[in-house]
Amino acid sequence: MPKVELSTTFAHRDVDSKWYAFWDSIGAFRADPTSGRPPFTMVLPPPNVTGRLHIGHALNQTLPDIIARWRRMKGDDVLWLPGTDHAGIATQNVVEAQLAKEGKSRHDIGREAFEARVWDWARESKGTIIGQMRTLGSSVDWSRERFTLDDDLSRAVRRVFVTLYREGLIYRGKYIVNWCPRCRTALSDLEVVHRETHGKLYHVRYPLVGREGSITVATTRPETMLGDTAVAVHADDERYRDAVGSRLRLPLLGRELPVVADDFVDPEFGTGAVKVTPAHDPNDFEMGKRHDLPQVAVIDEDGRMTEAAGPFAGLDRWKARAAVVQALEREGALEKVEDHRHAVGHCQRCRTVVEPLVSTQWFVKIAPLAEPAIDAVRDKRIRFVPEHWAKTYFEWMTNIHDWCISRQLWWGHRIPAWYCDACDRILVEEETPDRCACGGALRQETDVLDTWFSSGLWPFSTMGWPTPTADLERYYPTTLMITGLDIIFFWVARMIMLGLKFGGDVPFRTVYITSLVRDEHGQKMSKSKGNVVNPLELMDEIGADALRFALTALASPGMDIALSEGRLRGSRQFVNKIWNASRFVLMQLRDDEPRPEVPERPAELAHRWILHRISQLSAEVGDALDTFRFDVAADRLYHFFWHEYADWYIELVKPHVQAEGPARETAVAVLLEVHDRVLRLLHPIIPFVTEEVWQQLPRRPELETGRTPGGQRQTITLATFPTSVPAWLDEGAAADMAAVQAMITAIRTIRAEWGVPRSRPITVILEGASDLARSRFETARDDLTRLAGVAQLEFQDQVARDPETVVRVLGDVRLHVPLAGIVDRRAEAARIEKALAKVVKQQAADAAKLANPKFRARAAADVVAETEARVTGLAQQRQALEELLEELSR
RNA sequence: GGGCGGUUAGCUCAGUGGUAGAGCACCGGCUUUACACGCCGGCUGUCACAGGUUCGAAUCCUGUACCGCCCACCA
Repeated sequence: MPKVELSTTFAHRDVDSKWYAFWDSIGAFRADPTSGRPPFTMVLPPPNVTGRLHIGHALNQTLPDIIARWRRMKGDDVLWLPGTDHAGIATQNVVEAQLAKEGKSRHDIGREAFEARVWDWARESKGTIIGQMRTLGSSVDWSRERFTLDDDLSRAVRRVFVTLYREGLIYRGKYIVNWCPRCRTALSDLEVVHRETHGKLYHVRYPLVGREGSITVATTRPETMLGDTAVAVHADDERYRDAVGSRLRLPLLGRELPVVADDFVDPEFGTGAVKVTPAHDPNDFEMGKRHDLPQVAVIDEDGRMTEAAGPFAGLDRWKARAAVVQALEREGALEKVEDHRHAVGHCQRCRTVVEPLVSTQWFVKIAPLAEPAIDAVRDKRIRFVPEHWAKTYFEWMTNIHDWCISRQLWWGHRIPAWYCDACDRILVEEETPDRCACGGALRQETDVLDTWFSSGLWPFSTMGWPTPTADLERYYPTTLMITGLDIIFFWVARMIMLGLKFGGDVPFRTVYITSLVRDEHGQKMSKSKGNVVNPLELMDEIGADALRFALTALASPGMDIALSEGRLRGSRQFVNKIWNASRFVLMQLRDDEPRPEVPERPAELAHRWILHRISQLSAEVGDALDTFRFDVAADRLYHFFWHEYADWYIELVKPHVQAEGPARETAVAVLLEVHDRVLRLLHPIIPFVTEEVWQQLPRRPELETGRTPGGQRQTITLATFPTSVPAWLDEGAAADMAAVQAMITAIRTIRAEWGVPRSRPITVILEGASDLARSRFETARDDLTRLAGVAQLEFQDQVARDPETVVRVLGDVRLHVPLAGIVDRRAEAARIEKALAKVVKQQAADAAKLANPKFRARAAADVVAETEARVTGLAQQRQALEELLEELSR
């Protein structure tokens, strides 16, 4: 009488949200500083409040969730802290785009109203993100959720800013910066993305003043010539040696420029002479400083030409380029134009071509912060996984420039600096000052900080820093950071620098870098390609468990993930397989039957074998997770569950479980034990279906392990993660089982080859079986009958040859299956020949090895022994096959 | 220009010195009472190329080719 009736497909839509709500309600994911258990901490890379999560987020949440659930089940006090990032420029752009649709700009509604509007959007976006995280099953501690603009996090930002300023590590100054004319803000070097562009190299002739001749310069940006204040050549360049120190006349504007010598100039490139525009090129800016050249800004913050551009004033910079080229041509100053490919900087957020401009901005001095951050990774206080990412990190860290942190935006942390109108003083304070020491009124800086400034503090600002909270004391440094490769520089590097400086220690011990999720052909997902996968839709279709499993199985370290439909389908089918195997187990149970105890050492081979295997598997899965081999953990579980537990164990155990008496009791006990354990092993990866089933398994009181706070219902999410049980390890059972499986498979293969239906019983005669083999197959007699349709099993020392009997060689046993009226001699001979060819080839290879005295002398003893044993076996097989062939061809 | 990764079955990928693997796809057969999102059986490979080390190389070393990613102030 089945205890349960359940659908044959797992109804994730009805089940998943129910369990997340349950876990939430019992506080299963809440960290407990008073627990006395070892702490294990991760902070979630806070998603931007720009909308919804994409498939990359799904991966970056699934992997840490697996770790969090696993460590929790291992008994750690897990804190996985969630939150979101205000994402300054990105979020501001989203809301500006919304306004644009209404025909308005942020200036139309003003700073205050604009900020209010962004707050509304951020709140909505946060709600969406939280919903998605719950759907995915992320086991974060919602009671500690943070947002980078929260009051206490903003206080941390001010504390860090003020401290760095007072130590001279933050400074304000007029330098050349990357400027986005569309966003109308300065950008850091990282926010500029370089793209290969087809451009032109314009050769422009600058006439010498006071004597004959000219110097031709090559430039990709002719419009900037209007701001030239010199021409530079290399000091050793003989072509221009005489010209150094003389003056040139700037075409179009007629200003005079000096010719200077500078080692920066590469005589090999272009004409070997470079126009110098200190106001619009970073190199020229430096060169200008070396030669004390004036800066003439000809492009303004909107990308238009300034008054200094003379007749071109007011033109957009692209129109100005065309106009300048035309004018140069007219004047006869344009010598030639060549095609030229080069990298052009674009704004990361809006793709506008970045304009280098001289502007007053705030900077963080990087060198003093970078040094300890490099050391921390070098001496392994922080470990990168995969390790090779450390190289990338070093590469970047040793070459970075100071960090421009001021942004001319409205959405973000306002820089805590005040300017006095009466004197020149700048006040940098954590709390808003009343007035200047001189009595003058104060104006706060209108700029906000780069969003990554606050993100860099995330591991400790979220725990209450600078207040010395209990959480900070217990959970910092965090144990592990799992994040994407795209933000190693933006975020990881800055967390390390700022964590060491302000957190007093590394922000995390290990940083695991996840790969990019791509489409099934390895293409980057993008809206324009139309290959974007929406994780919410996908989860609705196949369930969160299936998506999680697919991502996990594909998460090979250091490799991008090609997410294919086939994999997703396979993953869904696996979840369904778990569901159906669970249904089977539950259907075997009878009402009010207590869960029996697993005997120390069951007599039945199948039980001993599966206990051996689950024990091995437990160790393997634990090891895999320990080394971040998520793919290995998923693969081992998949293979075990489907191709060992379901395909073999469940099939083998059916008759026992359906019998009566002690055999049934043992079978039910082992079945439940293994099922319980494998569900727990699977739970970190596929939390929902495992909880749904686990809740229905009967439990013995002394095995109750799913501790919950306050003694509520049990939950698998707090049950113990299985480990290897040494008493169950049984290599003998493994060998016996392998032999039985090989026999059953061989017989099934014969049936398939000759089209013998299962309905037709067959006789199997085993020739030459050793005592061991004989006892193995004798014991498995019933299994052979049930799983291979063997009606009669005989053992003989010598079997008379019969052309209507199919013979197969299985190790040292010859397997005879009489199939009168079915066997075709020629087809059979062809099969034997093929098998023989294989054996001959292998035998030859092994024999060659053994014939080599160096092999015997130098190879490991066990390898030699193994080869010898194999070659003996192969010789036997070969002889047997040759005999068969001879008989068949007779 | 510099750095990093990849090249293994039709596709997507495991496999770090000892007889080449998985999933999907494909072929054949199954109304076997957990599952057709299933069961049983099967086919599939110059492990990119060229050298080297080694008794032995997909695996270690050197070089080449191709693909991808990141960084970069040669106008």
